Amino acid sequence: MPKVLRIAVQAPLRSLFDYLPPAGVDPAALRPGVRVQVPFGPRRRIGVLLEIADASELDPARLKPVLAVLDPEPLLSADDLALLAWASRYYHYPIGEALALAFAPLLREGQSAAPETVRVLCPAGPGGAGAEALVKRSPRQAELLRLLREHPAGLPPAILAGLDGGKHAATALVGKGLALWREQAAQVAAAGTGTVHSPAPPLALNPGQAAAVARVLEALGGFRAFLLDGVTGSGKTEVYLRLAGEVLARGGQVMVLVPEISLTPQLEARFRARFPDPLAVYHSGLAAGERRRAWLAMQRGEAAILLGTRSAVFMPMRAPGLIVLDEEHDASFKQHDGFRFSARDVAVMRAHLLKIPVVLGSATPSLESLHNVRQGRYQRLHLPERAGGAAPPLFRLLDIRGQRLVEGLSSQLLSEIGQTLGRREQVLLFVNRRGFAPTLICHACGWVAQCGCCDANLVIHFGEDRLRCHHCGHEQALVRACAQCGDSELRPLGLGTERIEAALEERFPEARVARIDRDSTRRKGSLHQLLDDIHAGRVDILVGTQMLAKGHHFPKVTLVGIVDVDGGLHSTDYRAGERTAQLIMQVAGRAGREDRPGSVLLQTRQPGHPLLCSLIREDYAGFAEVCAAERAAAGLPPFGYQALWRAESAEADRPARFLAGLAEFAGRMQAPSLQVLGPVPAPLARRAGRHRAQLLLQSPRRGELHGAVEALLDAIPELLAGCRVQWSMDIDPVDVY
DNA sequence: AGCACGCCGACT
DNA sequence: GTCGGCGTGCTC
Repeated sequence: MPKVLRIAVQAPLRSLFDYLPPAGVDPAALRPGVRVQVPFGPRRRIGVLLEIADASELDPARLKPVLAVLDPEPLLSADDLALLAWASRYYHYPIGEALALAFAPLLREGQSAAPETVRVLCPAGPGGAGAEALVKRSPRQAELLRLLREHPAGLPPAILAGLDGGKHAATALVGKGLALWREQAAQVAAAGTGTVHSPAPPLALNPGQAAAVARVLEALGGFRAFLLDGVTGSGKTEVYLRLAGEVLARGGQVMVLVPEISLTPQLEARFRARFPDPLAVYHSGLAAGERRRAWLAMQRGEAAILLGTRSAVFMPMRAPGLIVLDEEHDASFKQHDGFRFSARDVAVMRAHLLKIPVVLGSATPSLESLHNVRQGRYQRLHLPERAGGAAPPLFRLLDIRGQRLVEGLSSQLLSEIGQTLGRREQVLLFVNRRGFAPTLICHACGWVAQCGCCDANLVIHFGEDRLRCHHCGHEQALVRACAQCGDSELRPLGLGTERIEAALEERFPEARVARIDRDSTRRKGSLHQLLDDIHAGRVDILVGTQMLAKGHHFPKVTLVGIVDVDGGLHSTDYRAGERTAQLIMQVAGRAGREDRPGSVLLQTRQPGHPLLCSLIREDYAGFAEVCAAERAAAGLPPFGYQALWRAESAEADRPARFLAGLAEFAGRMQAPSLQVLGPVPAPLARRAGRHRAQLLLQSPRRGELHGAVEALLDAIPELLAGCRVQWSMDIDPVDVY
């Protein structure tokens, strides 16, 4: 009976494809998880073998044989495949594509996973005086021969290349039979040096840290999810390090995930300083070869520690022992195109399948994770104190209603800035918008400079004398006259980092102001330079966007000013409040380290806003409670589940028409709990010349929601007829744009 | 997603 | 007369 290979082909198709085994290959010897190359229509594709079946539902004549089996052994284990199958089902994303994304790019394209080999030069033939005689007249060959005797296992090419005329001498020695070339497997874990001469000693733990470590250690060897909830500076990293040390000592591998590439170097330095074990770093900023090396090092168990961003959550591990995911509230853990998975949720599911603990850390936990704690699914580990005994920052609201503002800054804020500068301490001002001003308006007629291909205003970038669209990349020279009436009195409207920077330079001419946003740090190394200046005290005032909020510590900052909190509280996005609160706490955490207490001033026109008040008076936990109550009342996540359909097209009415068809279909379904909201235009209804709309499905019952999504996906081919749009479906969306 | 096939306008 | 526009359908 001929066997049939069921293969997940790298294509956006939801089913598996049946193939015959390649000629001369015994299907019984094949294991699920190996990569194969298959004929696919007119092309060849890479796929992954998932099942070996006795028969196909298709006409056997239609089955083609697999062209090649690429791996002698599967690169993905049964656990890895189970995780990807789950993710593919949960996010309703084609299994072949999901699997492809689990591989390092080169492996995804079919490159061999065999260890790289290097050619080493080994000693051979007669030793002693006979050999000496043969090289008597060549000092370079004699020198190389001496070196070879010191390295009987072989000279690696690096040493050979460092030798003057090494290549020639080597060839000569081989010719004389005194040496020979040998192919040797290269150490894959080149990313890990594996040498720490004097490991940094563990820091002393405060009682909270000690308790957290103890609780997780008790759970090693089984599944358990923890929420490590501790304010900035409370020493979460030390907890991760202690746990990692324990897992490594037991021969396990540790996966540590962070939301952004820029956060990897600091963490890498701390892990390397503490542990001699080989460490692999994996994120999309690495070269293809480096990613392949890190991936294989982890897969083979040659690396013990993995440090990566969300794309690393699927990496295979030989001996998984612990998963840590830092800054779990961060929206960057959600992939926002293609395979829209949440690395946080996948990490928890992975730990569950692998029966290991997972630790989610944050100073400002997401409402989802707090909800999971309340439901008993996660165990909360609280770190109440700042390590080193630093005092928490003091929050104050500045009521700016009716006040005269100078470029958005109140006199009270300006006076506190002055006092702080007088004490030779640093000030940090947070403005969540780059550029000079978000709008250029004509004073005579009200015309506003707009992007030609987006429903958005052009942002003024005075420094570079340009107008830019922050949505599509369009830019043009700054105009001098109104395009509508020709008047030359054009005025900036609103605030950006550039404008605040200029205002401060004018008001405090002695102070050195540094602006930190995507524009000022575009050049490689410029962020590093700016941070150096700040730490060395060559900067008095820091003005910046959320770039300032993540990962960096500014011990000399004692005053933090948040120029405009109102904007963040009044968005159409129901998550805006949560995000703003997290941002405020993250920015606040930059102030007042060690001996100097910090204060945080928030300018607002709504000093009575309930979310703001709860945040200031009761801290983040109090805020989260108020916010959760609002969500519960509205059935919003985490109290309800959502799937967001997006559609876009160059033609204005197509997206809404397509989504209306979906909505109608959804309305006819037997799903009483399902709410169908929309279609509505996207918040940015036109972007880069494309019209966009969205449809939200919501239900308090996850099962019912997913059933509806599945049925809709099946109906898509009919609904799409004559209505060409580009669409995507997002399970558990975090951004609605 | 690609890539084929297939049926209607402006060009050497 | 063709080159090519993108609408539609398929990939084991």
